[in-house]
Amino acid sequence: MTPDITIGELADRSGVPHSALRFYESQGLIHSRRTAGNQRRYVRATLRRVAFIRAAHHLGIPLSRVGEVLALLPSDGAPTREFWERASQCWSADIDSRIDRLERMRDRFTRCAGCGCLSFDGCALLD
Amino acid sequence: MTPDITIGELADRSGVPHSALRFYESQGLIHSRRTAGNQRRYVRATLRRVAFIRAAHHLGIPLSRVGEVLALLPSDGAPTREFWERASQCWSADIDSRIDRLERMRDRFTRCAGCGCLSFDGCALLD
DNA sequence: GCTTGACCTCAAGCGCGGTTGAGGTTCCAG
DNA sequence: CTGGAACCTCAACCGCGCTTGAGGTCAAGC
Repeated sequence: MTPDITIGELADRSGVPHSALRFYESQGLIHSRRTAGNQRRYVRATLRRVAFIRAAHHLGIPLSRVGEVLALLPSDGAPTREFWERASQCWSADIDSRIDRLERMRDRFTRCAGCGCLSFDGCALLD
Repeated sequence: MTPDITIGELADRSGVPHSALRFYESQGLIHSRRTAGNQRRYVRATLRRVAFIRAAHHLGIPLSRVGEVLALLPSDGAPTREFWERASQCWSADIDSRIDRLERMRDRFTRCAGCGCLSFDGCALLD
């Protein structure tokens, strides 16, 4: 059995500061057991959870939504293939729509730029 | 001469609440003259400024950066074609890079999802 | 045993982009 | 001339995703 890790080790290995880890825990995104002296100990699978959180957050997904998906995952179990697939499907759609929106906006913006159409009731930029 | 407009009219016509307009003014994004009774009056060109601010903000550009570009525009003048073009060029690049980043991340994410690679030092998701 | 660094809790603060509210003034229609 | 809507300022607050700090405890090496 690889031993549980401390918050310092989790911070070092994940690159996420202690404060953020405690914050994630307060939000229910990760979990820990406590030692007799009330210190946190994390199972190693937590490294993956944190990686997942950061990756998702990097994609612009709010922590609350990350939490919803993580709730499907047992706190100390390894992620299943199905879990990753489901999450990926879910967020791919999300990301795709954000990309689409950005592209549409960019196109409108460049189209509007030279034409003086930024009056109001007509400009597509302002839908 | 079309007369200057009040903050209420600006709010109605732009769809932006008074509070936000005053906030924009406090940040130097728009400007007003004052009546004898200290009420704001906006030149009509401000409608365009506000439209521009909202459009840019919708694209995810922080107000501070919007302000930088707006500083190139005389407070009460109509935007020139060159202005729009410069702004558009500047932000197109910005938006393009954000789209690229999103796409790269999505691809990595879907690639990672099934493979269990979310260890740490190797996973491309966490650069 | 003692020191030192890692850990604990709880509360406050930050940056962004505003909103809300109190308390007061101005403008315009009737 | 007056009533009510629209306006004014200033300060406090919101949600998000944390960070910082005060004040105290725990654990491991010498």
